[in-house]
Amino acid sequence: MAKSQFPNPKSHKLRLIYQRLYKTFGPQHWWPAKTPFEVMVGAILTQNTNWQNVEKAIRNLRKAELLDAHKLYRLPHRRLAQLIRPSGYFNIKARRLKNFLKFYIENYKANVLKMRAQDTGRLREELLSVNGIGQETADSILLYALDKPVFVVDAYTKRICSRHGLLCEGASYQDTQKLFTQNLKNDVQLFNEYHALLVRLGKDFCLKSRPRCRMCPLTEK
DNA sequence: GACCAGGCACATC
DNA sequence: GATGTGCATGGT
Repeated sequence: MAKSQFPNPKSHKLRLIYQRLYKTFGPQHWWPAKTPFEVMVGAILTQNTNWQNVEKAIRNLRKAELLDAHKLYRLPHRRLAQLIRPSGYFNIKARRLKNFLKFYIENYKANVLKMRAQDTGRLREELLSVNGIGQETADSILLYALDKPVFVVDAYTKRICSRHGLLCEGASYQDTQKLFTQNLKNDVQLFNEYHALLVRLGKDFCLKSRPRCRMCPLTEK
């Protein structure tokens, strides 16, 4: 079938949103971490938690010179939980971190390059099989630590998309992810910036309590 | 003092 | 498959 001469409306709208967000906020320089390993640790610690609290936990780990897969894996649970305490849910996150570290060490010798060389789809499945790593955490690791072209969906993304008529309310993770991957160029840098900008918009404009803020750069004036 | 934040697993129906 | 609940800190 011949391609339509008219642009796909969803693709068009997604591109407009991106342009407006980028013009308003500029580049976000994500992920805010020094190394890919730090991204992976941060991706687990930030689950349902304010990033500022995660930064405190990561600072504790860095100060103790423990931002290393083997060192962290050997650390007793209580000590690890104590160090990551500011990030909240510290007992559960200490366990999740250990689960991930075991996987990372046993399957990839704690080597980012080995992990990056793995097929993206297969690696995603592997990550999802680790207890404590769900879709958002897996995708954050794939995109921000390993430069894989995977779109990260979070609560802000779903909220913004439903508020702007791109998805119905209650759309699944897969539906939301597909919206972006099927309507945008498969580009790591674009996916990186787009997700970061959506988070920035969500944070700055309190989307939970104010569905249509007049100041929001996406609100039609 | 209440509400919220860059989720996830598990139990129950 | 859908829904409810526990996990916890720190900022506003």
